[in-house]
Amino acid sequence: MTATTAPPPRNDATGRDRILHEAAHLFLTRGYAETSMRSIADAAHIRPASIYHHFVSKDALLAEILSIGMDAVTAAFDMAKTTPAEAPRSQLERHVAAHLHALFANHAFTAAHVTVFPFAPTEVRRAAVSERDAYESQWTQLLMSVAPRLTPEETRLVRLALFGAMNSSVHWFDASEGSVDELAEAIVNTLWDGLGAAG
Amino acid sequence: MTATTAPPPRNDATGRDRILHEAAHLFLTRGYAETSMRSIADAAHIRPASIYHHFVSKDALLAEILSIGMDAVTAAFDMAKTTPAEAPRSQLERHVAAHLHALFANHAFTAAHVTVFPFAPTEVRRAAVSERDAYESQWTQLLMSVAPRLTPEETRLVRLALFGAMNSSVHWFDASEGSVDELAEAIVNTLWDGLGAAG
DNA sequence: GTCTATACAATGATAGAC
DNA sequence: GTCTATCATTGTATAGAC
Repeated sequence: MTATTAPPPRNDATGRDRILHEAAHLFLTRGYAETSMRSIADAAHIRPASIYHHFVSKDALLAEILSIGMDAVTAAFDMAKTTPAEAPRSQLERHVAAHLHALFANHAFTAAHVTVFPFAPTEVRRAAVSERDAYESQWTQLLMSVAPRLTPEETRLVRLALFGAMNSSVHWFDASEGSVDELAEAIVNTLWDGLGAAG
Repeated sequence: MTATTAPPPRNDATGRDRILHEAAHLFLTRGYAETSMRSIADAAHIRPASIYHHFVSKDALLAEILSIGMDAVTAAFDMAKTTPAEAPRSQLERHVAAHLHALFANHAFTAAHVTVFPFAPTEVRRAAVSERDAYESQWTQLLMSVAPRLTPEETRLVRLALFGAMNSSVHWFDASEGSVDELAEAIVNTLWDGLGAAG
């Protein structure tokens, strides 16, 4: 419900921010239902009851985490916007890189949209969809701009497949080992040139 | 632990098969921890205690569901194998179509690998990884064959991105409305020719 | 704003009759 | 092979002291 536009808190924060951070981390690694308020309290070094001073319920905690995650990728998309004169491929790569950077810079908050969102309580999911729809709409417009020959149905499919490819990286890409820019470049290379292109 | 190679049971099955089917459906739609043994029993029209005659634990239920799902996609991959003389693009499309058909023909069992696997209890996850690794290895070989110019690292990335694109379809593709073959064709078109290709 | 203590429901699983 | 009955545990959340 309460949308926080501020960037996610650091690891050593205390109080409310610390709770948000630890909860996001646990939701991501163990799942929402699998994570108890007790375990969140343990991670934040407080008692379970103290959480309820900051959040009215476990659902409210998840709702805010999802909101923070969407704010992060939306802000990254807006910052990546440039002049329409830029080459289509360059525009695409810039936004793919922005999405991936936001994904890993705020990992627990953004990746929650990939893994825990599908199983979030109905009410929480519904509260998050409007923000998600807005972000998807931005991507639809971008793809229409850089690949105008696609039909609306093809554009939708490319967007969904691209999201699937980008977001699945939360399962297998280690941002502390590899370069996010190289990942973005590799994805766009394949998406733009295709596998059939002669090397 | 107990790997069942038989195809997933039908909806009107009774006893053990019915339990498997209903559990898979509930795990997929509501998540593993979110699904109680009582709700599975309700869906199968039996009492919770009766489940334990067929499965030693909730974890064992999930382990077998994941095993059935992997058997389905592995069998589909093997059936899609043809002569190496076939055109690379055709080989790729055949296997993408096989994967997607298996994905939706045994939806609850295969999609569980996409959504519930990441949050499965550690022991269950570990039991499933060897089957998953074997399947991924088959795809690596296929991609090396159809796109030999890729480096090993690029091959790995293409495989992961392709899996992400294909498997994310469980979230947005309705097999009862669209054609799986058309979906496969569209994915391979983009992957092979690329967005930059002139229309 | 954090604590102790606890209410109260729901969970996975078992025992033993039929 | 399914049932009734139940146990021990864990879950979210609240009350009220400090």
